[in-house]
Amino acid sequence: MNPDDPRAQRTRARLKAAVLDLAARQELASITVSALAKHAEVNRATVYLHYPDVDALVTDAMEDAVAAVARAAALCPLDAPRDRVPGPLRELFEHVAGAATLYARMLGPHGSARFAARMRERLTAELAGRFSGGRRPAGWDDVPADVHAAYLAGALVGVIAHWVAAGPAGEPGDAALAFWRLFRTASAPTPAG
Amino acid sequence: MNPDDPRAQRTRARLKAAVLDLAARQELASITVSALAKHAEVNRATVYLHYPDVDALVTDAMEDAVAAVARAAALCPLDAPRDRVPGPLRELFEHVAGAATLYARMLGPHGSARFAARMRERLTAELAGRFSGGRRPAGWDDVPADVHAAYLAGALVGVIAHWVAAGPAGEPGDAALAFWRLFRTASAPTPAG
DNA sequence: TCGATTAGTCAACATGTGTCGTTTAAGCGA
DNA sequence: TCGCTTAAACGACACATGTTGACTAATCGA
Repeated sequence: MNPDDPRAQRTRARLKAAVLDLAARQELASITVSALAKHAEVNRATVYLHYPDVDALVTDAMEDAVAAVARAAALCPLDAPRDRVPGPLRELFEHVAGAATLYARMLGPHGSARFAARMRERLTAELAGRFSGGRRPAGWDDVPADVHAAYLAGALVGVIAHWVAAGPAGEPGDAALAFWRLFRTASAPTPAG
Repeated sequence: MNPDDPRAQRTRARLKAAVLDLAARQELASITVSALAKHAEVNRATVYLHYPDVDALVTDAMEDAVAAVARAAALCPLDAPRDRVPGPLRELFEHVAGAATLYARMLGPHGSARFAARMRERLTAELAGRFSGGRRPAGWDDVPADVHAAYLAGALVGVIAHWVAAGPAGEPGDAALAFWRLFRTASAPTPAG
C-alpha cells in the first residue's frame, strides 16, 4: 500500500472524518467496522487495508490533537512565574475544552489505551528533549530526564482526564492555572530525618 | 446473580486466574472469550453472566494489585525527606517489578483503558481524601485538592508505565527514589515577571 | 496517450460475539 | 431430608470480524 497514492489519502481522510463523527455520538467500543465503513462510504475490507482496528484509526484521527498538545508543552516557558499561566498551556486547556466530549471518551474507562499511550509518549519525548538538550529549572539534576518527562506527561494526562471526566467543570484558565501551580510550587523544605 | 453464591464465587475465581494466566503469555486484545472460557473450564455463556467483556474481567482480576498500589500511596509520609524514599513507595515499585510484564501489558498501547482509569481513579480518591482530610505540605493551598490528587495519580501512573515499558530497567529503589525526588523537589523561586 | 500498476469493490469463508430459551444440578431454607 | 431457587451448561441464533481471491477502475510512468 502506497500511502501517498491520492486514492489512499482520500480514503484515509474519509475514514478519519467518519470515526471522529461517530465518536462524537457514541462510545468507542460500540463503533463497529461495519458501521464505520458504511458511514465513510467505503467497503469494509478497505478499512483493513489502512488500519488493523478501530482503535488504530481513531488514534490516527486524533494525531493533530496530540501534536497540538505536544507543541504546547514544547512552547511553555518552564520558568514562568507560578501565578502567571504560560499562553501555550492556557491554549492547551482551551483546545481540550473545545473537544471535551471526545477527550473524555478517549481517556475514560471505555476509551483507547492506544490514544492515552500515544499522548503520554509524545509528551514524554517532547519534554525529555527539552530536559536533556536545554536545561531544567535547578533542583532536579539528580533525576533522569526521561523519568522526569514521564512524570510530567502522566501528570498532565491525569489532570486532563480528571477535568474532562467531570464535564469539564470550570474555566480552562482555572484548570491551566491549577496545573501550572502544581508544576511550579516550591515544596516546603523539610529538616532531614 | 447473587455474588455471594459459592458457585458464582468459584466461577469468578477461575475466570480471574485464567485471564491472568493468559495475560502473562499473550497480548490482551488477542484473548478471546472463547479461549478464556475453555482455559477456565467454564461455558462461554457463563462468562457473560459475570463480566460484560474481557476488559472488565482483567480489571477485576487486577483489583488486588490496584488496592496494593493505593494502599502504598495512603501510607506514604508526604513530608519524608527528599533523599529518603518512604518504605511503602519502595514496596510499591517492588510490587510492580514483580509483575512487570503484566503491568506493561495493562498500561501499554494495547492495554486496558479500563485498568488505567481504575488505577488513576483509586489513587486520585486516596490522595484527595488525604489532602482534604489531613493537610498538604504547605504551598499548595490555592490548588483544589482533587486536581492535586489527579496530578499526582497521573504522574505515578506515567512513571510506572514508562518504567515497565522499558524492561523495567534499573532497580525498583532507583525508580522509587526518582519519583520521590520529583514529588519532593523544591522548585527554584523565580522573580515575578 | 496507452499500458502497467494497484487501490478499492465485492462476495464468501471460518471464526468470534453477545444473547436467549431450555435443561441440569448445586446450594439453600424450612 | 425435601423442595425451591438459581448458577451453570448447552445448543442455537443473528451479527461482527478478519482474511482471501477475483474483478473494476483510478493513477502513474514512459
